[in-house]
Amino acid sequence: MEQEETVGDLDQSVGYVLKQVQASLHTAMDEVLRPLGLTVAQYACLELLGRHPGLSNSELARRAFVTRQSMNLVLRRLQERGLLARPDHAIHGRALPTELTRAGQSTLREASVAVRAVEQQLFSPLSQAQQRRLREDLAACADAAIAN
Amino acid sequence: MEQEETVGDLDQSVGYVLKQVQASLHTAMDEVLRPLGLTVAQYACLELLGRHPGLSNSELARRAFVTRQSMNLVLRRLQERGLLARPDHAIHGRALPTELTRAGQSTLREASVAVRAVEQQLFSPLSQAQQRRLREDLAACADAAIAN
DNA sequence: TGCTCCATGTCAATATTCTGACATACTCCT
DNA sequence: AGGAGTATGTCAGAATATTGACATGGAGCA
Repeated sequence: MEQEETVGDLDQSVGYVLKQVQASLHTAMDEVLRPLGLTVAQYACLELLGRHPGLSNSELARRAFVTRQSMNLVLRRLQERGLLARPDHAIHGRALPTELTRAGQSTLREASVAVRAVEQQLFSPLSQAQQRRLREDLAACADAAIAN
Repeated sequence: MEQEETVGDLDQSVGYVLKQVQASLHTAMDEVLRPLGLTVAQYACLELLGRHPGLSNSELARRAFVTRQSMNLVLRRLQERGLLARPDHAIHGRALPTELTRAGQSTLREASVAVRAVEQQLFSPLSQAQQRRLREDLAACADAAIAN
């Protein structure tokens, strides 16, 4: 339809390529999570809780890169489905530490396997060493951005 | 608040770090684009049109990683603001080739400078060679994902 | 103690995006 | 010529996320 530009293309921009890969990952994750009845956001929440039991809503939101309000909805729906549990009132401050139920842990295990396969597939063009280097380079940028 | 885990952390996942950097980039872009009255999606649209004049709505949507319907709204608002122009009826098929107006080109130039600076800042922890390598590695994954 | 400042959870309203659907226009193939 | 298949633009509804706001609980400090 359009002639392929050889120069001045957006592929020259690291940001654009980054977005491209991230979009591919999101789509692929959505496809494998849908059969499990999970959205990507819900999976992210479960995965975070699996690795860091007791995280509060706000903390989950930060680590999943959404607002507190969005994460709040995610938590409610997961709680309705019995995948996680929250205390009725806070012990210390206002934070309500959340934990996975047995059902939640089970669902997470399934989802985690599927997502890991998707990720492995997406980054398969790179060798293990290259993947590690990629992860470290990205982590360096992320750390610097936080410090900013 | 929580003790820092040394192992089994999500930072071991390339996908998570990828999302982290992408979120940082999106936030930073939003901050510099807001004073110009642009959203990230609107900027992406302008940038694409600047590099590929005459792209259709559907084509823009694909390259910006959103649906046709979402891009349609973006185009309308930008057209209302006089930043771009679309023919009233299609010449060939149904596709309406879009082009930037003078005002659109001007706005794009401002935005482009700002975004370029943001990107440069974000990836500053990496050397030029490392940035090029990062871009190539990501591009390899993206190409493989498309071929899928 | 009293005051300020900050973090958290949550409500309401708005904005954005996606899903599903439909008509139109072209291409390809028979 | 005609029919299947595909791509595009667009409408309507639902799902999702965000912004703005408020009350509560705790930490830090004079």
